[in-house]
Amino acid sequence: MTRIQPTRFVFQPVQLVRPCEVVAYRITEAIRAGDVKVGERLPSEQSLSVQLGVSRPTLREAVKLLVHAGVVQVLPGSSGGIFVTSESIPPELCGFPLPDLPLEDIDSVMEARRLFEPHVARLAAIYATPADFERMRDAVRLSTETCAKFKNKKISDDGAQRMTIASTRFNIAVARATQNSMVVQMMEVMLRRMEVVRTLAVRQLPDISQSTKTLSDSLRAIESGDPAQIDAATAARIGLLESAWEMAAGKRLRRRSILQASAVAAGSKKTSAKTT
Amino acid sequence: MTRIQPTRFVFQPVQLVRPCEVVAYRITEAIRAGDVKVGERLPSEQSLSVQLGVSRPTLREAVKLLVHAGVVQVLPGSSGGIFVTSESIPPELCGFPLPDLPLEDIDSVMEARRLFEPHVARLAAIYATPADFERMRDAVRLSTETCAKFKNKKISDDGAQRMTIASTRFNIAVARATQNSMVVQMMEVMLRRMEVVRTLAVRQLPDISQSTKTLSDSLRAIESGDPAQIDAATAARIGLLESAWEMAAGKRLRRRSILQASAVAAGSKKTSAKTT
DNA sequence: TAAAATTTGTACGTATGTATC
DNA sequence: CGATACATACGTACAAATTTT
Repeated sequence: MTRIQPTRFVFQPVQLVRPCEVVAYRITEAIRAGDVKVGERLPSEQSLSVQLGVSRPTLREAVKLLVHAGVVQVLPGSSGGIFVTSESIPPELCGFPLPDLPLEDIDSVMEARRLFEPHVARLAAIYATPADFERMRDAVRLSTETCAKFKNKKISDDGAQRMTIASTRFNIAVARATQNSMVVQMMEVMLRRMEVVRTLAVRQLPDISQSTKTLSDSLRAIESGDPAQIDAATAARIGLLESAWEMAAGKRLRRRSILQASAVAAGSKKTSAKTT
Repeated sequence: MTRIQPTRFVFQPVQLVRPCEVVAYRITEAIRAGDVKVGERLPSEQSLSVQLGVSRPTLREAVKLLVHAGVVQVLPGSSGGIFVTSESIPPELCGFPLPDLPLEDIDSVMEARRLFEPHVARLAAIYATPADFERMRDAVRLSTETCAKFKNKKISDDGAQRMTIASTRFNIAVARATQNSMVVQMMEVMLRRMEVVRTLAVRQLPDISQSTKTLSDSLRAIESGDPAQIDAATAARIGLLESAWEMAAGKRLRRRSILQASAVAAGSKKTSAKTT
């Protein structure tokens, strides 16, 4: 009898996550989304550990990670607690729940973004509540203010980070506006991967006010509810980051042109297909 | 001095995952995708533990989970090994890497699917390799054969499972055809959530051959490369599951009509917008 | 018939991290 | 906040089973 050959399939290594890392990640999610701002205080250790369903030592371990990353500060005493000191999250705290993807091919993330984000924005326009619009405006405001501060000066590290935060926060706000938890989860995964690109790319922009403009244009488009406007504004916003990334990386995104071309072709073909 | 109020934001409990659970999940992924078929043997424990980057005891723990779930069978000896015994994965093994989402609102998943899947299919049409098409054909074949077996009979439990497996496998094949790991990961998340719906819904179909037809139509559309055809076929495929689910659940999906209406409106507006 | 090779099965010591008090 | 107890995963080594040579 011939020996049954084992499968030629190869598995990718698993990435293990410790509870305290998951907890730290969850807290950074809230900070990234702008749910807690710089200077504000998080709930007490007691309260947090209950909310997150872990023991207090585990939560303390998580906080230690955040302190070490410079994201929060812990003060003792009766009016003390865990205070947010920075809204930019170091990449070390971003890589946990999404293994499997080689960091090199940022192409996949960019392409996926171009594929999904316009439709997320369209859906957001349908379901956004006043609170959602307020979050979006908040993000745009942050971007505008940061931009004004560096009007005629070179952008500083801190300024670049703020611009990144504003963009990320805007994206999260849009995703949440869909009122669809599945969509939010998927966008979260993509945004984490994009953050690194963002900080690297924003320094390459000849004029950071462009970034602010794409944000406010997107906001106006979503408020208008017109799909064509939304698509155009979203495409412009994505395109800006892509260009900046290409300059920073010194090479073109492999698939950028193909996807854009197909999108255009599909648009014109859609209406003419039946006539042939 | 007034006390700084802690944030009113509430955190969701974290869900801890053990390494053996992650490993078990990863193996089921390969089975679900059809990389290993029933009766075939997986690599040896030694090889698997190296590939997956875990110790052999941990891998054995994972295998134990799979054996208990009836997915694999372990035989000792020189020609022994880990053999696949079933291609339908119990839901217990499906829920690990995706916490946070209440199982009830299947609406979110369906809506997200309708939002993303057509564009994934379009991209697949651009990048699919012969191997990808072979995987798709494989899935269609399974569906066709199962369908033929229950030509004039009522569908059995086993038959319903096979139809589910075929649909899932087709979807994974399409996602992989995009050659975009980000897209694959996102689709994986969605498909896991959909599986439960699939098995429940497929029994409600008055004629299961409809399901097979939507698959082969989608395959033909992707082979043709015509975006309009792809959109139509994908919409039909999604629509069938949605209808079946509505019958099974006894209520309409909340947002189904809204999303479809907006998609149509956007399609017609897109081409006429610039002419005004 | 017997020995060799391959693969699963079992066990122990260590280290790390989490939970309880 | 600290200390102790417990659970879990790892690495290694060896034993048992079965087929091939």
